[in-house]
Amino acid sequence: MAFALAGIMNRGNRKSPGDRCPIDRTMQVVGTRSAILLMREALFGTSRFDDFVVRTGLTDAVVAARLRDLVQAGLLSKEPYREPGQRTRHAYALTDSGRDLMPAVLALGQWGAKHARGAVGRTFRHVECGEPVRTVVECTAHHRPAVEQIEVS
Amino acid sequence: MAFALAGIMNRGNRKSPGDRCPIDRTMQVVGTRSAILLMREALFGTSRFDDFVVRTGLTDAVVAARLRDLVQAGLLSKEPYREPGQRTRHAYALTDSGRDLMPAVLALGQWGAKHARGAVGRTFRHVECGEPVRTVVECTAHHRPAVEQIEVS
DNA sequence: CTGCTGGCTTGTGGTTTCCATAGCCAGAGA
DNA sequence: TCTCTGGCTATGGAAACCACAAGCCAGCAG
Repeated sequence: MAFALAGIMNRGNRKSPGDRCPIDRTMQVVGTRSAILLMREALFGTSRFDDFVVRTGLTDAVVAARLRDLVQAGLLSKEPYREPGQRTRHAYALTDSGRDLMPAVLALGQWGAKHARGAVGRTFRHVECGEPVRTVVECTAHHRPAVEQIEVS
Repeated sequence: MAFALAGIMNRGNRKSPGDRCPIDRTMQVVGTRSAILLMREALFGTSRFDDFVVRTGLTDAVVAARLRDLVQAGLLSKEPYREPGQRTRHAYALTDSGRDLMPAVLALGQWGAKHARGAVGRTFRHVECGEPVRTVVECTAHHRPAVEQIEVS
C-alpha cells in the first residue's frame, strides 16, 4: 500500500504508524531545541564542553544533560584526551550515526534561512570548489520529484 | 570568516549565532513533536482536522493548538471547502513555505529509519520511476561533500 | 594548605508540551 | 424543534524543558 505525498485526501483509512514511525522516533531523540543546537555545534566542529555552553547559549546544566543523552543515543562519543600539562578531559566527537544527521540539520537551517523571520543568513559551502551547498531530495535515478510526486510505502 | 564543519577544534573564538541562527529559529517554529508529526501528515496529504487527530495519535486539543500555530507561522493555510450536502468545513493545505520543509522531514525520517531502534522501515519512492527517494547534500557543482568538506560562512 | 578552574551534578522554580475530560457551536437530518 | 456530528475550546494535571544558582571534585598554581 502506497500513498502519494500531498495527494488527494480521500486515500481511505490509512492507519497511523504511531510511535514506530521513524520521524517520530527521531523526534524523540533529537526533538528538543537543545539537542539540535548541540548537534549543530558538533557538526560545526565543537568538541569541548565549555565551547558547547558558550556557542549554544544554553546553561551548563542543560548542556551536560543533553550531551549525556546524545552519547547514550549513540550520536556522539565521549573520548578522553589530554593536553600537555593539563588534566584529562573529555572531548565529544561525532559518531557515524551523528554524522548521518547532517542532512536533517542542514535542511532545517535551509528552511530557517529562507522562511524564518530574523534569521541571520548563513551559507554553507563546499570547501574544495567554494560552491554553496544545499539539501535536495532525489531518487536513485537522479530525478528531483516535487512533494506530490513522492509516495510512501 | 568561515569554519569547516566537524573540523579541528582550535578554530578560535567564534561567536555564537545565538537565537538568530536559522536552525534555532526553525526549531522555535516546528521544534515540537506534534508540529513535526502534523507536518508529516500534511506532506502525506492529510488535510482534514479529524484525520490529523487519528493519524498522529495526538489529542484534538493539541492538534487544534498546533495547527493554529502552523497556520500562523505560514506553513499551512486554512481554506473553507464544502462537500455537497455538508456544512462548510476547513481544509489545511501546505503553503510553499510548508512544502519547503519536506527535505527536513524526509531527512529526519531517513535518519530514524537507519538509526532509531524500533522504527518501522518505510521507503519513499518517486511515483513516476518507482525508485526510492532520499535527501542528499550537494553543492551547485553537483559534488557530494562529506561533513568535513563543508564550511559555513 | 588554599585558592582557582574546567567539567560536571543537584536543586528550585517557571514555562511549555502533552494527555484526558468535558463542554460549546453550527448546521444537517428527523 | 430536537438530536447528532465534526470541529473546535476550556480546564486540570503530569511531565519535560530550561534558566538560574549553588555545590562538588580533580588537579594544577601559589
